[in-house]
Amino acid sequence: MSSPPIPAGLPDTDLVRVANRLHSISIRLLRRARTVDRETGLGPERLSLLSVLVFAGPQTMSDLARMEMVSRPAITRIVKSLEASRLVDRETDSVDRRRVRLRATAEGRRVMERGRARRVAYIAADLGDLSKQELATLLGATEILAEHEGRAAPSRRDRDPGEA
Amino acid sequence: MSSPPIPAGLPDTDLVRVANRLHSISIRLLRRARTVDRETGLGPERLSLLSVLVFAGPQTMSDLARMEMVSRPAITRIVKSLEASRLVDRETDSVDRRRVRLRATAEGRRVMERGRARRVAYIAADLGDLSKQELATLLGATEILAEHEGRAAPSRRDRDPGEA
DNA sequence: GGAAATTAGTTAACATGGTTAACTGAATTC
DNA sequence: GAATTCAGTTAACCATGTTAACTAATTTCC
Repeated sequence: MSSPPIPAGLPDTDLVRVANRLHSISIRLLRRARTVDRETGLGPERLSLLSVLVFAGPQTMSDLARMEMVSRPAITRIVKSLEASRLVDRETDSVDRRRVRLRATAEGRRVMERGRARRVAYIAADLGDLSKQELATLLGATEILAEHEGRAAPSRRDRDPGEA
Repeated sequence: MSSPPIPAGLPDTDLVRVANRLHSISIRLLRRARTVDRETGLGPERLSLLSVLVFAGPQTMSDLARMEMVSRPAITRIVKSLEASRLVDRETDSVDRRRVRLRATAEGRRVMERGRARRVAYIAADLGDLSKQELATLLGATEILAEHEGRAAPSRRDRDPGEA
């Protein structure tokens, strides 16, 4: 009842109902969770790029551009600022010296993981009043979704940054 | 298994596990769903503001600033551009003439709802290969979450834009 | 009743992140 | 080995965010 109606033009099936609710729930969940990101001192773009490097491992500039769905010049700039903060470092590929490999530094990993911990703690606190049974249902559901991510859309696999 | 590990420092309870998975799932879900927004011709900030006006009804500039968690000058500008596109219109409050009441126009509502329909259809397609039983579990879980949104954090109620 | 303070919104000046186009240097093609 | 392709950067520009200073309307309060 707290979710918006099924959009006009879509059939009122269980599948669409689930999609509609997941969409709405995700938006609100993240909107709230984001509020604790301030403490990282980083801004969404840098945090996102840092997450990619932590979760998906070292990447080239072009890789990052694809994963973040922005242009390469945009990546150049954001990487530059993360390097200045010593959260990311670069290493030129020894084989193809055009390529640059970016990695999260230990400090970068720490900043990112702390930020993620804050978010997850925030969400957990928010869900703290759910009953044991409701929680069990959610555990099963998130298991299904996480598993679905893993197997779904293999064409997406190679470019999906993980989470970021 | 497809979700990142529980962040360091948090207990490995069902509650935290659910929070962790929901976080990760939401990020990836929206990241993908967002790709179809291009067709609205609008950009995330305008779309978000339009959503607020559609879901939460007419609002003042200051309301919008709070809901969108940006400054009032930022709202001034974005509203200006939505007005130029005839997706939003304003009406000065007859009682307090400092106040401006913004509303989505019929066209604004249409643009927003079409965009939302595209997103939900995209997500539904993505979940299309789930079994009947998995879907039933998800239906229950999203019911719980949607219901939880409705009752949770009453202190948040007055400023929560709905979804946006 | 009117001066002072508060409130809503706008304007201005600036920072940051996005874009495309043009460039540099390295690798590949032929 | 000249021409092409490819990875990344630089430059010029646009959109969106910020804070500070302003205008105008309302409220406070003596």
